[in-house]
Amino acid sequence: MQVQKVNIKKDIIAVARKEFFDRGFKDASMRMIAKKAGVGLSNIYNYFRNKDEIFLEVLAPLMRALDKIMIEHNSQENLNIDIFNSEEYYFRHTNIYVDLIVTFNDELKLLLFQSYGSSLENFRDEYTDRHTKIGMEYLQKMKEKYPWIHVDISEFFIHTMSSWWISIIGEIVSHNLNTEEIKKFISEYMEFGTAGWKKIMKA
Amino acid sequence: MQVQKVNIKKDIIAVARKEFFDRGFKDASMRMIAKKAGVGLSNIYNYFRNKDEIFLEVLAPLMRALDKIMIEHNSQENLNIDIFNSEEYYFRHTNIYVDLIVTFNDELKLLLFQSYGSSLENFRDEYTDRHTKIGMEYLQKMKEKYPWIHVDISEFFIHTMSSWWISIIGEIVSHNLNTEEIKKFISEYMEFGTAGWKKIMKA
Amino acid sequence: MQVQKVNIKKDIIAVARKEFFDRGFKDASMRMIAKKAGVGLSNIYNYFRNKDEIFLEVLAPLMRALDKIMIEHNSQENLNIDIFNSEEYYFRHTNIYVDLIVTFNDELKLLLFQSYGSSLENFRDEYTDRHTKIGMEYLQKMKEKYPWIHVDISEFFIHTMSSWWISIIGEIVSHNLNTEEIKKFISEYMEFGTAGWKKIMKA
Amino acid sequence: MQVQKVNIKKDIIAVARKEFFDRGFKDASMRMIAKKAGVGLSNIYNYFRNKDEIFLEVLAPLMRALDKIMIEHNSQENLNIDIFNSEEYYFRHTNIYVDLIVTFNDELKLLLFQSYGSSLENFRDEYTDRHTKIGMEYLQKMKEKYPWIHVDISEFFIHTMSSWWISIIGEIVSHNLNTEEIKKFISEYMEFGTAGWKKIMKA
DNA sequence: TATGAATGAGTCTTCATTCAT
DNA sequence: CATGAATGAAGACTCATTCAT
Repeated sequence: MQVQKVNIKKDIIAVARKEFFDRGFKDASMRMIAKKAGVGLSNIYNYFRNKDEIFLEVLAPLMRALDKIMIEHNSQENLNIDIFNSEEYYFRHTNIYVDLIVTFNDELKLLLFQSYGSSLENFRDEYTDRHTKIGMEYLQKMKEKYPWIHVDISEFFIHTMSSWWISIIGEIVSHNLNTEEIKKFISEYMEFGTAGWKKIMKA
Repeated sequence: MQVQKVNIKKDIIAVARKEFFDRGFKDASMRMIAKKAGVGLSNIYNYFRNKDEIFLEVLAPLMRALDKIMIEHNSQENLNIDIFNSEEYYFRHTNIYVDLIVTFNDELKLLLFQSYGSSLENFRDEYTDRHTKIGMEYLQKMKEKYPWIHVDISEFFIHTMSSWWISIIGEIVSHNLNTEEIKKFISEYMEFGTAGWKKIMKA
Repeated sequence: MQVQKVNIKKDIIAVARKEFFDRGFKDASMRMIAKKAGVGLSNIYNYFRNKDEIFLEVLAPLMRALDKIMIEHNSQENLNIDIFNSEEYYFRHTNIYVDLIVTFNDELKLLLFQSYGSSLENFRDEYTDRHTKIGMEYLQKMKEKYPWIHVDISEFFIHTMSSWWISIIGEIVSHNLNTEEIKKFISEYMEFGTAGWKKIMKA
Repeated sequence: MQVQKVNIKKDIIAVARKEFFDRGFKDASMRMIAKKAGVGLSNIYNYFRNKDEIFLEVLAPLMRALDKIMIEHNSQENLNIDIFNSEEYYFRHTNIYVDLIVTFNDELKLLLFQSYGSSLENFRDEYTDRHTKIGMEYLQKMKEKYPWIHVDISEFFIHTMSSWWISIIGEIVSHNLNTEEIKKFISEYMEFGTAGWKKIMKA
């Protein structure tokens, strides 16, 4: 039995990530990836079905993390009116993303700014849509629990807020903020955002 | 009797805009533009140096409008403390963009979502940077005039706000809101944003 | 205005025909066609959308001729009982094909034996099916006119006869018979076939 | 406990047959065969020299059967004048093929329609040639025994008849006729063919 | 016997741009 | 001003086969 040549697959992924990051999905070429990975071009296809599959594999951990966040969003513990009066909700909600950003800084850049041409090129939209849907459900559930709050907010507004989030994440990763800076920014954002929501929900 | 081709250049631009809009800068092909414009492919190069120049020309009116807005941003009439207490500032500021959006809906979509591969592919960033700079200058000037206000806000926060603006514009144009819907959204946004700024500037 | 470089398109088609004929559709390569036609590879795509289109163009005259024959098959003058008793029907019918074969010897070889991989790779089947359908209609119409003839022949038998035709054509072209030899063969075939049909139709 | 791979070679052949049958020789890929056979790609080359050898092995039983038929064709018992007056000759002759078809339906399809790219891609021609030669010898021997019969038939006509046979076999297998349908078709064919031969041989 | 890894030549096709007339 | 022709590099991907272990 042959000794596995260390970790060619990981080598390829590593090189590919760098290439994708430097030139974007479309402009990164299989030829280049092969050359830089010290691998025959066709040999790559023993490890991946196509270019897109490499891209997906590079971003797989991030995608899993994002799914996890989405699923936990409307959990019971978040369906609490105190959330609106304290800054805790935003803070907790935000911290989840802070962790995400610190862990996946590069991958987020890749996903948000360099995915053109891949099967994830519309991720921004799709994620915003999913996020909006969940946001709307959240408001519904809150209204059921606390009928007096004001939730007559246009879906588009929610959509914009979701989009804002993505933009903010994009901003953070594209400026390579360190954790401290992120925290500082978040506190500013909290002040701003909490005030806004309080006003608009009359909560 | 041959019909005189009065305005080939305009024809090309018209076709190019549609192609750029439908397929994005990179995936729009010169061949297609030539064919649809009823023009010889190489003839295009008598009117434009290259593909990018066509793109720039398509977006020129929009770019001029954006520059104009930028220049007027820090004019004397905007340097007034009343602005923070009323919603007027935001409203006026916003209306400028509403006009812009209504006028340049298609061009904005093109610029914000379909410019990959062109010399404007980083417009979002560049615009945000410029906008941030101007925003910072604005705060400085206000501080000089009204020393008691709180302007110790991180540049990054301003940057994020600028980015938010762009995102919002992107959201609006990509959802084809009509003027009425835009107005409705703006009023929601106003409530939210004004409250936020008031809080953060302690004004 | 530029002088048309003689007839590049025709050059390409000529070379392509030879290549297709020598190696078959699939194994003929665009590179080779380009090289032998003294044309830049990519330049071919200024004349043809793809490899298949060249193939189709090579075979276009043949295809038109085949369609014509098919359409004329069930014309009024052929719906006559005398046809079964004389050898004339077969003869006339056959002569049409003789002309076809003499004119399109090479193209027929190409179509019948070398089209694998092209959009015409199933031509044999498709043609046989069409021919069978028309043959069945022919029998129906004859039965209406001459109710006493025996037309209770299985569709499959007709199908086989159609297929036979194609095979015979294939045989002829792949053996490069000259017109004289074709005629001789046809007379043998006539004797054989007429006797067969007479018997089976009890006409 | 590991299951012993008893008959890898047979497994490979079984999978290969299916792949060849589904996609044809050329479009069946070694990769796929290996994967579906649960065998390492390169391991196949321990059992077969190359792709073509697998193909040959898949078709070996059929090829042996075909050879057997060919050899028996001109045996003494077939060299009998009664054969022309009865339908028995054709019937017997045909039944041999009926058995062949029923037994090797799939293999025949493969050989006749899917062998492009293999060393058997010209089987149709080669078989027809061999068959023609034997047919000619048969006529010679008959003429020696029964000098009065008419055997001045062009080789090409015999060739065509041989080709017809192959076509008919092709038709039958490609329409998946069951035994009953084959029999029915044969009786139609018998009527047709016997009449034809009678006429042409003046027997 | 078995296999993961590698090879290298090959496939068609696309593109913006330039050249010669 | 106009255009048909041409270019050359680049794109992703496939394949049967062989190598080293």
